[in-house]
Amino acid sequence: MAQKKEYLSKNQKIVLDIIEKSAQPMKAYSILFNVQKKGLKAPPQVYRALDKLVEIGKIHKIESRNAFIACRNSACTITNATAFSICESCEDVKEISSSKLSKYLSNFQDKEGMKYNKYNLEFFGICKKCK
Amino acid sequence: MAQKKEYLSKNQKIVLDIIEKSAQPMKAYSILFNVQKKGLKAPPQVYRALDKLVEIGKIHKIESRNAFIACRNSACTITNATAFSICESCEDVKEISSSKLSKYLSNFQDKEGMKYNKYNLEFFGICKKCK
DNA sequence: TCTGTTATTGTTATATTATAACAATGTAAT
DNA sequence: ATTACATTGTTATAATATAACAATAACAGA
Ligand SMILES: [Zn+2]
Ligand SMILES: [Zn+2]
Ligand SMILES: [Zn+2]
Ligand SMILES: [Zn+2]
Repeated sequence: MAQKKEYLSKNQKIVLDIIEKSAQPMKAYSILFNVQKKGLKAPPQVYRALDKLVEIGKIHKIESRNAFIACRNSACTITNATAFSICESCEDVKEISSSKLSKYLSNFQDKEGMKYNKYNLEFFGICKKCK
Repeated sequence: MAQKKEYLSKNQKIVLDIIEKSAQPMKAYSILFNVQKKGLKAPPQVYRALDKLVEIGKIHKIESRNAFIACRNSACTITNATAFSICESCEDVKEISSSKLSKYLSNFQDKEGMKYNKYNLEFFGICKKCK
């Protein structure tokens, strides 16, 4: 099983730190604005950190929102099986950790019997607060 | 059940036509380049058509690729339950139409019992050709 | 320690994707 | 003809992401 990297570089720590402090997904340029006081001045510094953090599964990209959220799913050791619930009203995003769901999707075969080593699922609805 | 719109505007037809002729997802600016001979000269003309075509379910956006593909799934009457298989080697994309899968996901409830009216699922792997 | 190798960083510029804003025209019901 | 609404054309700009290259740091083996 792939492990999450223990030691992060300076910039990776800075970027991860700000994402972990946010309850909600953060956009790259919002992250950039927030880390400028820490010395990260240009987009590539942020995007490189983001790329690495996604790669090692510390954060995930919410593709439909072009935003990044910290992984808080202990069962999600690497970024190959992700599922999220997204409120279309308040944009609240939560990572879904359902072993039933992940088993179902990891074992899914298409008509030609092809299996997949990776998936990303985004559910949309209206959350309790917004109802 | 929501119906697919029958009559499209001129620009919507032009954009849909080029997407339907492509076996693969097309990017917005590639579409723009291809429809310039038809008189669509600026991004908003393409993006407006794309927005409408997505809304009525004639095409879908592949979020992880920022690209658009024609819907060829007759069971997919509207853009609220989509699943795709994506080859990470050749970027081949196919819409998955599995009633089992769509039933499973449409009925999925999270830990708080919340159900969702919409989902988008992207599977990644290596297709037969690329193996 | 020295040295080669790789990861990381800093920096500038640019590419790619998408929308705002507003005037003009077309379409269809009353 | 008048109204309402959708669509179009157009210019400019916002938002997201990467290329390219020089400099520095981290680290393992000789
Ligand atoms: Zn996770
Ligand atoms: Zn909400
Ligand atoms: Zn479809
Ligand atoms: Zn392939």
